[in-house]
Amino acid sequence: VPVTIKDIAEAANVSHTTVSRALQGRGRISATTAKRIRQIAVEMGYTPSAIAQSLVSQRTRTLGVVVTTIADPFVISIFSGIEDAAHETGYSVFLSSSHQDPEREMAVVETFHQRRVDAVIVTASRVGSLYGAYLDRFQVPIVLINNQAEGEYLYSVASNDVQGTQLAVKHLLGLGHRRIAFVGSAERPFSSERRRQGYAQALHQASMPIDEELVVAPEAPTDIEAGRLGLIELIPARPTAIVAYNDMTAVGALLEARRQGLAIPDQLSLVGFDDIELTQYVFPPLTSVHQPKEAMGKAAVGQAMALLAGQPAGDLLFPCHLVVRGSTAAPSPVGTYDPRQPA
Amino acid sequence: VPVTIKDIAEAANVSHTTVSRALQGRGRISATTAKRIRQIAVEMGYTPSAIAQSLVSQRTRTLGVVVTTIADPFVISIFSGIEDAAHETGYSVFLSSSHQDPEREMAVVETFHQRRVDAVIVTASRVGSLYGAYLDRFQVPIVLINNQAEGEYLYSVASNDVQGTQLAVKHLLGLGHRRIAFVGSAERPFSSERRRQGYAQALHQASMPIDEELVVAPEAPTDIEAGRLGLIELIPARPTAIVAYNDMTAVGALLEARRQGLAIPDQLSLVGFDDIELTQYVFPPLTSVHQPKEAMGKAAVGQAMALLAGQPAGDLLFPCHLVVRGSTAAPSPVGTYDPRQPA
DNA sequence: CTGTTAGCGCTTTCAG
DNA sequence: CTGAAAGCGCTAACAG
Repeated sequence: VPVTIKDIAEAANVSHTTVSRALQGRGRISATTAKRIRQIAVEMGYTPSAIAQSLVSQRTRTLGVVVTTIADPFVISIFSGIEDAAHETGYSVFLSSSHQDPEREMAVVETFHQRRVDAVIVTASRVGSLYGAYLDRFQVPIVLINNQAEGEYLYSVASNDVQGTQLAVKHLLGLGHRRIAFVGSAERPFSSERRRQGYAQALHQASMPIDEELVVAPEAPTDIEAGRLGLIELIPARPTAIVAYNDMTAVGALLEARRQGLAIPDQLSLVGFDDIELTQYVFPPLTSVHQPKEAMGKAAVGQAMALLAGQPAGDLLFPCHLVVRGSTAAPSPVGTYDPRQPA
Repeated sequence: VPVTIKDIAEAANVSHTTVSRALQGRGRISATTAKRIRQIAVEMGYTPSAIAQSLVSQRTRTLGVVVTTIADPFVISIFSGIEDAAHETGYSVFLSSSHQDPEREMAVVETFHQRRVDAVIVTASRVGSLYGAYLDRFQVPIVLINNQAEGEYLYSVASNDVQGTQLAVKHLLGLGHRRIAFVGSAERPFSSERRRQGYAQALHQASMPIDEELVVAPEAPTDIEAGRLGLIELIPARPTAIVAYNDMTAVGALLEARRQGLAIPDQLSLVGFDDIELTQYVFPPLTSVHQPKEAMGKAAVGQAMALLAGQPAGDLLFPCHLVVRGSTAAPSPVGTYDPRQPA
């Protein structure tokens, strides 16, 4: 049973109010007794109860973070930024995964509500608008990362998918590629669509037609698998380069390419998205569109704090930049290349 | 401002006590009024305050998890197991990283104490025994993962480092290797030492001498870097195989080997530890000692729950098994191999 | 400068 | 079966 301010009060022969004041350092109190009380508190091994404090202050200094799955490296970096920023502000953070299950996602948010978190941060939600109905009751700021939605309490932090993908495509065009494919994500229709748009716009700006055969978005349980399937599906269309929804998808394509005896980047260039650590460990290292993940996590906390302080907070959009590694190169000379008959 | 049971009481023309009873479903109360009250509660959008409940029940149904860094894939899997198990039990979990900083680790534990978490789970702590002094005040079960320490409130869940490393060494011996090296971790002296022991014992059982030149534990900021340095340091001793502290270390060695033009597994076999997902994405895929990470996370929660229920909980040790992939093979014929002069 | 009183939202005796 | 009262640990008026 932990020591309470009452225990201290008794030991110090004062009222528990005085103890409270001494411990907070605020309020009129003589420096001497304050010091004496603090001394006693330490001796007795007192640790204040955040629970009790929360009950009166009506704030828990607590954040709830919902992610689809913590196994996603992108999500980890985001969370890392969130946790750091939260720690600096004296906040603690609950982490729960929804496992792609909208029901569980709502359940998690409900739990957070019960625990009276001061704000909720959601990454890669698939429900988005579902929150709407919820918010009338749960009047707490919710900031969405890389996922937009409408709502009074909804704010977002995102990276510029369109611009990022344009970077990737322009890089490939610059290398001389003309048959550039896009592998999207069926699991994340919104961001996938934005990235597809970036892809389309970059081609358009280069006055290149869009070959629908070169655009796929396979259904698959994992991104790796989606990448594998994507590559297989694309082979008949003979792309010389692939822009993948994200790095894991690109790695899936990479693994499948190896299986098929397709050399990367000699016969096929590959660009990922996110710039996760893994890009440096695969072979060849993966060219990727960098998102400032930690910064986005921090920004999400910043948004939340601003809102809690009554300040307005708009939607934040972070620019991406390209990191060129070994998976992209000029296409092999015209006529030489046929993925179905690797050199 | 959220709805309280008082609000409901008023709306239902009963006392707040009755509302409480109706909502809990326990205690003598007429089925009709109970139903009526629950109805009203839903209409009013009531969500119980876990804060208030905790204050009276003296339990928060909350777990605190401390990790060194969330960027470690091993840690992620552990946490994943923890979160799943916690969710099933109706617990929420705080996650904080210590960033290898003992002071911050203590600060985090202190925060958890303030928040009155019911139990704490720590992975990869470097301080361990430091907790001792703390526990007199913070009388809450602490379960350590892969890290042992003494103490009344301390329990542990671990995988069998010794047995796991033996598996790795025996595999290599079976392939015909005679010069097997070990790259430990300077950052985690305890588990590193246990794995070194497994290495030594396996060699001993095969009546092989231990060449101290083949045992290193480089100081490095990251495991990847440690792996790189380890390989460099080992080259003069001409190992034909390396057992690495963990998978990231093995990948570091793999990358450095590639830089040096050393073919894996032809000129050098490599075994990792942990069996993280990444092992499947590098080339060649990494042979690794598998730890049941999710299960260990779940077990840690199980330990905590048992303790909270007043049941005794011992220390748990999980066996490992070997997963053979492409990074291990028979050594090249005697005399042919010289890492300094790659073929 | 310090103590008394009240109350945060909820559960739990104890009467009625 | 229901209500009144007390209290979980703490803070915040408001008096003294």
